[in-house]
Amino acid sequence: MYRINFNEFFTSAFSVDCMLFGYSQGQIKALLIKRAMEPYNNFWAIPGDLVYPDEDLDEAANRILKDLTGLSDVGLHQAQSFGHPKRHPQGRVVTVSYFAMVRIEDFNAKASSWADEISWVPIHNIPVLAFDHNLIMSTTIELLKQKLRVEPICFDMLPDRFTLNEFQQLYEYAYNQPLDKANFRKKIKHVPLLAHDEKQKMVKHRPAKLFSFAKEEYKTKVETSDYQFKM
Amino acid sequence: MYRINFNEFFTSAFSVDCMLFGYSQGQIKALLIKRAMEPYNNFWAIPGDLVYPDEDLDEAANRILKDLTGLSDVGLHQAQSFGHPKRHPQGRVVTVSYFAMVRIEDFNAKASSWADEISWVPIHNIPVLAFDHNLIMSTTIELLKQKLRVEPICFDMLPDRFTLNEFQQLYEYAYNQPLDKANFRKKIKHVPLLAHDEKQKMVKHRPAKLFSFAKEEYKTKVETSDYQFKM
DNA sequence: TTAAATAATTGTCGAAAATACAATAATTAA
DNA sequence: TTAATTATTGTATTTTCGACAATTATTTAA
Repeated sequence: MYRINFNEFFTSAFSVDCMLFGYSQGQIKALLIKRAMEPYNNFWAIPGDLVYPDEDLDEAANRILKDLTGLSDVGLHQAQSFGHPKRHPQGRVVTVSYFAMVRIEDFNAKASSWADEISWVPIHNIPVLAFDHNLIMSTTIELLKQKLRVEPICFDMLPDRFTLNEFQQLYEYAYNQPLDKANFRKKIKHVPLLAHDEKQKMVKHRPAKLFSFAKEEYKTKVETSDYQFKM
Repeated sequence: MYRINFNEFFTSAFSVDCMLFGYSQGQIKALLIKRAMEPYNNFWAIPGDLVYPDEDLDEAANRILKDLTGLSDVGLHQAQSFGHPKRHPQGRVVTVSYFAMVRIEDFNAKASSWADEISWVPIHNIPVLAFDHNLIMSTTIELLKQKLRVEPICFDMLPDRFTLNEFQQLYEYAYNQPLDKANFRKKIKHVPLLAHDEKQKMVKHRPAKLFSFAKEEYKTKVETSDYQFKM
């Protein structure tokens, strides 16, 4: 390999697209930005940026996330790479897509340097996007759904303290089908949750108990037994 | 985004690493090549090549596969991308790893233009490799194992006609644990297999029936019912 | 204060799947 | 013909899944 003049290959750039998913009002949503420059001016798009010459991919994804939301220490997952030669009108740009889960209520995304506008859009209602971002988005959403089945990433979207109904409704939205309440509770019997004394407030019916995910307990459980998260 | 001088970013190259997995003598094996040039001369490595300027990633992976094995129309799966700035000593090269399953007996890999030597190595005994190929390999093997659980890709490694024991032993090797013969057969009751009249020959014991995977039947089953392959 | 309404929570039962283990049948080699 | 080996089938027990019913706790409106 590398039989041909080496230098003619070093003419490409790569970018990282960083999808954020959150959960509010019973819907899983993705963060979109409205582009404020050409190409695709005024189109909705996935936040992303070129990777610096001496930057690792994960590093770039974290930088973009930090710039956009102020958050660091968020679990980033690499999804897929897209490299159609004509996908970017200004040159050869291969993009690597990442995604992360955040609590929508917990932060204000800074649109400033990125776009005029940002918006949380339900993943079942994604509009037409810039570049090949619809392909990237739909591919990544499928991956997200798959990971929701086998990894406890839903808790990164749910509020720190949540009701079992909120937990259930998240999966109902993801799978796009109603689930039986009683059976759902049986299914999650093995998921390490911490029950709080605290209850829902300001609701006009019997308030539900609040739970949070016992992350440490989960880790040791995975390591010591052959438990596997499964929904 | 793209706030900085656009052109200084177009100084990178892309490569595609193409892992081949096969199954023989009760072991899942990966194809390695022995490099015949610097850097990492004489190291074992994953077959790969730079991506041409006007080539899509999938296209490049298919080209490499064809060059190396003569095979086309093989199901290629994108695994992950690796982009540490120093991973390649001769410049910034981001690599996208792919993998595919083949029947080891069915072809002779052409080492000629690629390397002095090629070798099928059991995935549980991978030696020290060139570049960051050990990282790529182990990451991809994990992904392979996961996909074996939920997609019928094992049949791309098994011979066209196989015994149920061969089928079972593949999973025993992948999961690294023995499985109960009777229970295994119950578990695969729903996998669409075609039973042949033909039997094993040249064995010094009762010959086993031969089966093959009913691909078309599988497809319609997935489309029409909510069946999911699961091991 | 009380009843109606709403939602949380728990329980039951049969069907299906997973697990452990045993028994039987077919074939080869000596 | 028999011992050895392996394929194949069966049984019984436990665990999980799915549909549905019953009960309990709390709020709001009368």
